[in-house]
Amino acid sequence: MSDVTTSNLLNLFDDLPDAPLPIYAKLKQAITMKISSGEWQTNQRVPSEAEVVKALGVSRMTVNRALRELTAEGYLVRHQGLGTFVAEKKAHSALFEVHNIAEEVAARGHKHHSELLVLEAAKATMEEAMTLGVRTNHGIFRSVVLHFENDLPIQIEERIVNTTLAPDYDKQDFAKHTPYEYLMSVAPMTEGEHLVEAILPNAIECERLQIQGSEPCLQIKRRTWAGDDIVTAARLLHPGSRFQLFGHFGR
Amino acid sequence: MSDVTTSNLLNLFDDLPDAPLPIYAKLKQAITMKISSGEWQTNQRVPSEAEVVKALGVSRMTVNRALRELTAEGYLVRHQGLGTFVAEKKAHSALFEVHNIAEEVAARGHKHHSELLVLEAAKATMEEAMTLGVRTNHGIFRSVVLHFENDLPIQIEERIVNTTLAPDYDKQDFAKHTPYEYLMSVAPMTEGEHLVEAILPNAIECERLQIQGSEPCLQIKRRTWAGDDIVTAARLLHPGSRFQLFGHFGR
DNA sequence: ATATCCAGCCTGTCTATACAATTAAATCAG
DNA sequence: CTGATTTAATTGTATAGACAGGCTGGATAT
Repeated sequence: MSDVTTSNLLNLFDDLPDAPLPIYAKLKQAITMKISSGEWQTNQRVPSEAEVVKALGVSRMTVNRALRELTAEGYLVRHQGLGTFVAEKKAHSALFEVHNIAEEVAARGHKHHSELLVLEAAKATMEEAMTLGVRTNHGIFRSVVLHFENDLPIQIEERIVNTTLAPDYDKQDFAKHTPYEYLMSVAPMTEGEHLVEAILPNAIECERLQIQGSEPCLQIKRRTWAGDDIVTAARLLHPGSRFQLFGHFGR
Repeated sequence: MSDVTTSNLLNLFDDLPDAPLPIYAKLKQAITMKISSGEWQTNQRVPSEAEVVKALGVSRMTVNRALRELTAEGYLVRHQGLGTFVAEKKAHSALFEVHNIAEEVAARGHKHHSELLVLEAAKATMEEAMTLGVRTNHGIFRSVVLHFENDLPIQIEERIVNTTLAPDYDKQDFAKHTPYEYLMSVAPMTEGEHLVEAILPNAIECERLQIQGSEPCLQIKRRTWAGDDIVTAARLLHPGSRFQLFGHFGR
C-alpha cells in the first residue's frame, strides 16, 4: 500500500483533452485516467486533499467534491483519519452481468456440455425486428442450445442474432464454444438489459429440461448492445430447482 | 407544473426519525419522502435553493449538495435558470440497485400501500445469526410486510434487522415509510448481494399474495452491508404473473 | 404590434474558513 | 518495556460570499 508520490500531481492535468470542463470534473477525469492506466494501483494511497490543494492551487472543497464523487462511483475508498485509496475493483452487479453458462458450470467444478437444437438463417418477423432494433425482414440467425451441467439440463438458450454484426454466427461449432463466447469476440458487448421472471414452462420446455410441468422456471430475457447496435437477444430458461441467480453490487 | 408552496418547507424535517444525520442527508431524506409519499408530484417544481435556505436557515451549499446528489440519483431534474423539478421516474441504473417497492410502484403511476403483518424483537436463531454475521442470540428485529400495487399484493417482504445498527426499527410507522427507507436513512447501504430463484409458494404465501398454488413466484434474497456490517437480510416474494425484475448495465 | 433589451431569479461552480471525528504515530509516565 | 495520553494528519461537514451562465417576463424602443 505505497503512496502515490506527490511529484506525480504536478502533471495531473497533462494529457487531458482540453474540453471546457469545471475544475472538479477535470480532476475526476485525471484521476480515473491514472487508475485505468494502471499508474495508480489498487489499494494504493492517493494524494490527500491538502496535497492536491498545495500542488494544483485549487480550493479544498473542489478537491473534496471530486474525491467524494469518485468514491460514490466506486473508484476510490476513503477512510477518515487515514486517507483515500484506489478501490478494489469496479464491480457491477454480477447478478446482471452477462455470463457464460459454460464458465459458470466449470466454476462450480462440474462438467458442461451442450446440444445444438436449432440453427438457421431467417428474416426477422416484426416482433424479432422490434427486439433487435432492425427493420422487418432484416437478416437474422436463430439458435436454440440446450446446456447441461453434469448431464442434467440446466438452461435452454434461445437466441436471435443480427447477421450484419455477426455474419459468421451460423458457421460456428457450438459444441466447442458457446454462442456467447463467439459473439463477445466479434462484437464486444458494451451495454445490456435484462428482464427476469418466474414462469411455468410449456410442454416442450419441460421435456427438454427434464422437469415436471408444475416446476417453476427462471426466465431471463437479455439484450446486448455493441455501441448503438443490438447484437443479440436471448431468452434463457432455467429449471427453478437447479438454478439460482447470484449477484453482488457496491464497492 | 405547479409549485410547491413554501409553507410546506417549514415542516420539511417533521416526521423524520431523529437519527444523528448530517443536515444534507436529512434534507435528502425529507425530500425523497415528499416524493415517495406523493405530496410532491412528478414534474412539480420544488423549492429553489434560496427558498430552502431562507425557510430552514441552512447554508446554500448544503442545500445545493442535497439537491445535486438527488439529481445524480435520479430523483430530481434541474434546469439552470428555471428551477428544480421532481423527475419523471427513476432511471434504469437506479432500478438496478436495491430498491424501494413503494417508489417502484409509484414510478409506474400506480397506488402503493402496505400492511404490517409481523414486527417483533427477538434473539437470532443460529441460521439468522449466520445470515447477519452476528452471534446466536444477538438482538434482531423480524418484520413481515405485505406490499400492494393498486390493491393487489405484489410483494411479501420478510426481513431481519440487526438491532445494533438500527435500534429504532421497531418504532417506525411502516404504513408511512417502507422498511427500506428507514434502513437507508440510519445505515446507508454500501454493498449488497442477491439470490434470485423461481419457486412455488407455500399455502400461507399463496393466500397472502392472492394467487393459486401452481403460480410460480420470483424469490429474491438480499443482504445489505453498511461498511463491514450486515444491516439487514430480506426475502422478497413476488407473484410471477405480476412482477418482472428489470436491470440495465454498462455505460 | 413587434422586436430588443434588461432585470431578476435560478442553478453551477469556486474559494476561504471553520470545526468535528477518526486514525495512527509519537510522546510521556510508571 | 508497557500502557495511557497527546499530537498531527486526514476526511467529513457546514458556512458565507462571490461570480458566471441560462432562462423568463416585463419594460422599452421602433
